[in-house]
Amino acid sequence: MPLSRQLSSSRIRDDGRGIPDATVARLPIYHRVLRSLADDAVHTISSDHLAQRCGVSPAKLRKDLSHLGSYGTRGVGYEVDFLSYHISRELGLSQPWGVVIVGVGNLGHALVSYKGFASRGFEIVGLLDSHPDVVGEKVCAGETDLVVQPMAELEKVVSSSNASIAVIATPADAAQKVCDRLVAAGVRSILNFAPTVLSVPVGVEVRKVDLAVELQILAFHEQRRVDDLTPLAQVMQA
Amino acid sequence: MPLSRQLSSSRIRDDGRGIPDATVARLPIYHRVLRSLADDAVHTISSDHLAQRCGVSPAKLRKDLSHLGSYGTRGVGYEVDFLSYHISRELGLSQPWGVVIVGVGNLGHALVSYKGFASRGFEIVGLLDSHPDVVGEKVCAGETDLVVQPMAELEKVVSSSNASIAVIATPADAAQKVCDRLVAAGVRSILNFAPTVLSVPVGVEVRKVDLAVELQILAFHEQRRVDDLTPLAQVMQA
DNA sequence: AAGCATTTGTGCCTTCGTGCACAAAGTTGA
DNA sequence: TCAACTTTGTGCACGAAGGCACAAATGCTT
Ligand SMILES: NC(=O)c1ccc[n+]([C@@H]2O[C@H](COP(=O)([O-])OP(=O)(O)OC[C@H]3O[C@@H](n4cnc5c(N)ncnc54)[C@H](O)[C@@H]3O)[C@@H](O)[C@H]2O)c1
Ligand SMILES: NC(=O)c1ccc[n+]([C@@H]2O[C@H](COP(=O)([O-])OP(=O)(O)OC[C@H]3O[C@@H](n4cnc5c(N)ncnc54)[C@H](O)[C@@H]3O)[C@@H](O)[C@H]2O)c1
Repeated sequence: MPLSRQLSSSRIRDDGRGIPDATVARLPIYHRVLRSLADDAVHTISSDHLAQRCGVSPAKLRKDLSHLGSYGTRGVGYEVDFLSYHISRELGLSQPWGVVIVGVGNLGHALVSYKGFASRGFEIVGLLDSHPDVVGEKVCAGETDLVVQPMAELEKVVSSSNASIAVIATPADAAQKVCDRLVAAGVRSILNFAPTVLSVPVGVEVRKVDLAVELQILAFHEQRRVDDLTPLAQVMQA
Repeated sequence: MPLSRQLSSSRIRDDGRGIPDATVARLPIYHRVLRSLADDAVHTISSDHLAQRCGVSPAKLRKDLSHLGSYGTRGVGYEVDFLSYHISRELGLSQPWGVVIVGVGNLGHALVSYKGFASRGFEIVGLLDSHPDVVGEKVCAGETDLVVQPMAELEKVVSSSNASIAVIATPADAAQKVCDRLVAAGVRSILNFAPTVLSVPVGVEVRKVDLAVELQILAFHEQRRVDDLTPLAQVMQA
């Protein structure tokens, strides 16, 4: 039955696999809040309370968690450490991931000094830039210091550090070429800060962070608020 | 017929107002690509070509644009300047928006020096920080220089500059209090970089940018790729 | 002027995501 | 042991979003 193979496989596995994208995007939030609760010595929490701290509805939270398995106790709630462990396991945070940053300008420097990476299981293992002034600079990244490497070293850095995630923080016009070289070097996950649409072959995932886009979305709703009030004022004047 | 009221209302208004969130999130991309095309002296483009440059499907692009009105010409395509103007108008970019940044640390400095804000109709009109070493610092922001103000000046800066958008780039544990003060000062749109869930009253919109979350989503898919291969290797060994 | 080629705008269908409501399951207390 | 209470996990219904396919509309050529 080759047709049903994809759908059937193992039911236990299916539970773990078919996690909706919307749920995956929220799991890191749940994980962060749970870790924070554990620091405050909270051992157990109900879906209602956890949902409130995460800014989601209780029903959505429970449905999200149900995709991972039945890790709650009815009548009680969820054990913080237990649930936190299973989420981190599902997200792949039980092992540290190596990250390479290409483009160590204003934004790149901020990223390197960011402590939120290491605390969530990511380790910056390589810095690359093309500008002579930046290459060779020693940058403090968490515990160890890193030296910015020239672009010629890209393939070597990626393969020797076994990094599978790359961050692009170069100007927009350089991003596609950098992306191509990263993909050729074996990187399959890219976080792109340059305001450009990157084309990649299938099997490579690109996520983008575009601050200007975020502001423009805010501006849209801001203007809509203004427009909604304007007709009222016009009516009042008439 | 109270049931059909929501659906009917005014068709003309509905066209302008009921733009789906997913569409609004893509309009800035279309706008950026159109501006780039205009710079290259392209006057007309079809939905197929524009969609390819924007990384979306042609059907999605056409449906998105149809929410703004009928600005295309059948058999020809879209006039670049004309469409660009209508998108910028819909996004509220015809007028410049003032932006206040709270927290001028590593990330805050990078944001101030970012040229992508001014070029898209946003102007940084205020910088605020609580640390004595940072307050008073002169920072080069676009054309004009800005001086970092102490937190006591927050309300004054917001009201005098008439800023309606604020960016929070403080540590996580300070974000909620900063947020409360911004809202009290009249800010209704907030872009939050601190890894915390902010609670705001209704009518205030918060968008968050969490780099660690983005990396964790990438890590999830990365691990899923590894897990999908593992059973195969086990089968081959057996 | 008329037909051909091209491209838009949209109706329809499928898939995905969300919220409600409740039965099932477990705890607590008597 | 049993009943009352709490909370999870999920079935269902609804709305949002995406993709396909095609009729309508426009330009171009003859
Ligand atoms: N600074 C921000 O706050 C901010 C905000 C949003 C988006 N961005 C985007 O992030 C990117 C980086 O921003 P930034 O402010 O750090 O710019 P930047 O100019 O300060 O830094 C860019 C760095 O990339 C390097 N570089 C240039 N070409 C390269 C190449 N071909 N290969 C490798 N390295 C190269 C430069 O030497 C420089 O060090 C830009 O695309 C920008 O649009 C920045
Ligand atoms: N640096 C990054 O790349 C990065 C990435 C993702 C998220 N973040 C988040 O962005 C925020 C800022 O990051 P950063 O690297 O710039 O940190 P930072 O420590 O360099 O800067 C924080 C700034 O906020 C100021 N501040 C502290 N408390 C304040 C208060 N109560 N009111 C006003 N200002 C206050 C500090 O004086 C400092 O200047 C953090 O929440 C961080 O988690 C940063």
